[in-house]
Amino acid sequence: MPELPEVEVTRRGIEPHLIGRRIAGVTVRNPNLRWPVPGHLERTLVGLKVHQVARRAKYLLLDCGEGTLILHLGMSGSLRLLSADTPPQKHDHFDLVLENGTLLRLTDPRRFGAILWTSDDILQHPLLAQLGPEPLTSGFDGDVLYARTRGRGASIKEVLMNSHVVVGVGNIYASEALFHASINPKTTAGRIGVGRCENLAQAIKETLKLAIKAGGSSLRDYVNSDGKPGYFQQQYWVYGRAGCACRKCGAIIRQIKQGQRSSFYCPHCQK
DNA sequence: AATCTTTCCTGCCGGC
DNA sequence: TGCCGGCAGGAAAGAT
Repeated sequence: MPELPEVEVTRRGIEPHLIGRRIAGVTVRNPNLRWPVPGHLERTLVGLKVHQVARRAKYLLLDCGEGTLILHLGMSGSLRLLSADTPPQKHDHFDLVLENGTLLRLTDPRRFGAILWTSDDILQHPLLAQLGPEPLTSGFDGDVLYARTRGRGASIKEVLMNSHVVVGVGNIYASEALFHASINPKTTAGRIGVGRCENLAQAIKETLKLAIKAGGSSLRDYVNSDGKPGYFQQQYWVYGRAGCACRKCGAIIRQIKQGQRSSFYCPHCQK
């Protein structure tokens, strides 16, 4: 369940192994991801060097000079760097083989991930062009959140998860950030004042930063790891804790459905 | 059988 | 009327 912190930790993990490396091969075992993996990838990529490993929202962007390889992990995807002779397993759909005898392998059981190529300006790509601000940059703060929630009749939890409002806030961290900002997830987004938007924007930043730190602390295990990022099993304050006591006040954490997704909150701490 | 994960797309609605 | 944005619901695969 890659949310932004997992994607950013993945980016940091693979970056030093990819930058400046030349691509020697491409293996597509199953092109049926969210969208078909382009058939021309091998022809296009072999011989190119990876110049940069960037991230926009939950998309990983491998800048190869002539174009950009766009990777998304979907709901169940993970990337690992492996020795080029590592035998593939059932859900290993894609390899990017490097000149130095290693490869970057995408494993994705549910196949909601994506691998795409664009040779245009990456920011103009349809998947990226309409996205909201990055939560961890100065382009996102309480004023921006306030402006972007005006006129919104949906709940703040659902609006937070809308990538046109702000990117990278998935189901887990939406609940967690709202807890830290003491805001009930059912609150109408457009009715939240500028002060509470300030608290919420800060809570989002801190929640995501903490999760990245938790994942990054075991980065050296990243290469050749088993792909199951157990190090992300951090302690949540509310997510997944329905029926348990709130860690702050002891009230019983509730679980509700919002837009077909589960939300968790403390009825005493979050008003 | 229901649930969980991401996010794009479709179809409907209201406002101007 | 036509256009636009908001919003609900649906879809994809597989593990549990």
